[in-house]
Amino acid sequence: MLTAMEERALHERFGALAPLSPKTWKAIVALGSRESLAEGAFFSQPGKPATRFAVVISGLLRHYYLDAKGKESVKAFRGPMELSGPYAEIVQRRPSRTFIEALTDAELFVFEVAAIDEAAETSLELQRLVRRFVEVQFVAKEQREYEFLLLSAEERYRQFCASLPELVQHIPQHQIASYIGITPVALSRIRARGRKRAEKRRP
Amino acid sequence: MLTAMEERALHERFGALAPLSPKTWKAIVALGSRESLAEGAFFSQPGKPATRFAVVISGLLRHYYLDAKGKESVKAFRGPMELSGPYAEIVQRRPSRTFIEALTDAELFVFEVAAIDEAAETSLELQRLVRRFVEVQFVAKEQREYEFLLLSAEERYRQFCASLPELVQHIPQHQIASYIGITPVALSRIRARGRKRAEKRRP
DNA sequence: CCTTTGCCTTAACCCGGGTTAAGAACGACG
DNA sequence: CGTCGTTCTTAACCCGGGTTAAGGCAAAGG
Repeated sequence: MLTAMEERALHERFGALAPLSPKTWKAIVALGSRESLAEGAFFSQPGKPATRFAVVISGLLRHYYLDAKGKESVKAFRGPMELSGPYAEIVQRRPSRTFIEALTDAELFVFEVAAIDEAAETSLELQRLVRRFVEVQFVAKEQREYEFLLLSAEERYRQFCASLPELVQHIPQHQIASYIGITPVALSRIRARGRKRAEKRRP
Repeated sequence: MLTAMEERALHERFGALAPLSPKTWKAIVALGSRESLAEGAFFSQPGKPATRFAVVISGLLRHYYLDAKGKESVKAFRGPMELSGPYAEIVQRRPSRTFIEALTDAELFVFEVAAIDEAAETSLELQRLVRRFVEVQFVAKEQREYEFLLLSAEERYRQFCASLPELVQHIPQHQIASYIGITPVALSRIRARGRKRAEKRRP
């Protein structure tokens, strides 16, 4: 199912998180399945059971909430070799409350949580790998907490541009605004301020 | 070192997260050490190596950042049977960037990360337990992200009161304000609004 | 006892971001 | 080609929260 190149890329990614014997790696490959997701399609939707997660092989995904008034709030963008899935809900064994949408056509390597958990009951290496994945997620969320607590909207925008420079051009601004917790109008103003300052320095 | 009662309480807490054989439990008890922290003392300080975490046996801790202008930003309050420590920095193998301060005299059960990691290399049960702890941390941070993205300051305050009703009375309000990402003045106004509304309903 | 210190509140003023609305630029599609 | 969505921008107005400052209150310490 996976091309040799894809398998190599995944192996490198997983191996960077935790040492993996060839045997464990084979087991992981056997547990996952490659799936395509067309642009605009959903990997997770609120109300549906949260039983699967995936590693992105290619493409770009967006995680977001949708509140009662119809406002979208973007939790994350996930690109190649990153983990995607309603992980908090999986852990809590609750239905998903988040949309995960493909912003571009995407290829995923999908795992059933139940299968991974079962295999991890007898594989310390796998258990450790999952732990590392969760740690990576945790660090990302704590960084986000840091930004909400300490930075202004403008600083959060700069941080975003600095941390995902390739993506900034391709993601619609209202989604970036939502990610940093402001409205599209406010982001437009922030960008205008930035442009004004730039041309002041070099008129 | 631990009283029988403390050990039972810890055992119950750990066992609720993941099944633990008596052998694993003995190993865990042997790895940790009970430490007292006087009110106002620190379990973690920025710049110091992040090599230890702890389970709170009794007392109340506060995790916070301190920025260049001297502003404190509270990340978390942690009470009995909760995990404390600069976990993001531990995972990243970086020096701590967070203060962890005892708000009351506290008893901790402290672990050296290196010792836990080493033991977890040969214990699937321990590896799994650590994973569960990280998952709990992750879910908490994601909940916090949800609140920053979707709720107003007033709603965050209500949520805080609802989720930690016993603590609200005992924690200084400027620390609560910092936790929900506003100033003490703003929190005072929010509380005043609440009082006004309450006496309108029953004058 | 009085002073100090920390905590909370109130008020006045300011500013960043929310809201609403209108328009420009662009691509998709009939 | 025109029309319709979508995205982005700009402007006007409003409001929540930031800032600063002053005062009240209670506990701590001389």
